[in-house]
Amino acid sequence: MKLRKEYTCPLEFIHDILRGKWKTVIMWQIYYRKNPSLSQLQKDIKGISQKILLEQLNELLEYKLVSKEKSLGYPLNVQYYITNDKGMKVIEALKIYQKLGEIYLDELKSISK
Amino acid sequence: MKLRKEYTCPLEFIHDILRGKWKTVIMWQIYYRKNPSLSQLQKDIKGISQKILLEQLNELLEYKLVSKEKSLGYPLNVQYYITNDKGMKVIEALKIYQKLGEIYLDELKSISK
DNA sequence: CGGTATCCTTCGCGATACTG
DNA sequence: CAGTATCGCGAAGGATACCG
Repeated sequence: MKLRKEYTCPLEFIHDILRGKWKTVIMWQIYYRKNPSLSQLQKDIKGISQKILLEQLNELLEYKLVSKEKSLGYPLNVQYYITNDKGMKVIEALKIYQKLGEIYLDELKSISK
Repeated sequence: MKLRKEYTCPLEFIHDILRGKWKTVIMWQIYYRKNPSLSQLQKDIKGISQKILLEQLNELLEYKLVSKEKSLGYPLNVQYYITNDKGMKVIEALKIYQKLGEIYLDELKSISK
């Protein structure tokens, strides 16, 4: 995700990091599933390819919103974590989005009845 | 912004609405500036064109995150508002983003020293 | 299982000009 | 000042194949 030269406010910076189609869901699933592996994440997130998943995870690692740990030996295993400081701040915001999303979906249901 | 067929979680729905490059800043500025006019918004948001601004505003109106009021007569004047229920929920989330953004920018400053 | 490389497509966004 | 119409580009993201 490209960053720009001029920002109207600091919020814009965070938004540019998280704007992508998948980053918020990825973080949400890491949080919700409690430190899943790569393959676990791919199973949980509908429609994402492994390439894109890794690409997005690496960007999240860059910005220290997510961290990972490899266990030694075979079979290979990796766990992804939400970072306590920055990552969890994002999760707090996503909790609000989640609740709001439920409201929208409830409305859609009662309309289609 | 295109919505998808399958959602992993309700949060994904909200994210898809707000994903665009400008929607979050637009909402932030409406909130911060307290019900600005179209031209006011365009002045405040760096780099946005009027066409894009209107396009994004109309989508926000669709989802009832923002509302507007026209005053009668000339000169034409319109005021944009954040809706109390849904819109303000988003603002709560953006406040968290804003704070987090400040942290990142502070870090950048102290690195460049 | 975790990760990388290549190629291709799409649609979000920008530039620009015009109307009431 | 508020709002609409047209056209084109580029980067985000998808499909697929391959490696340790």
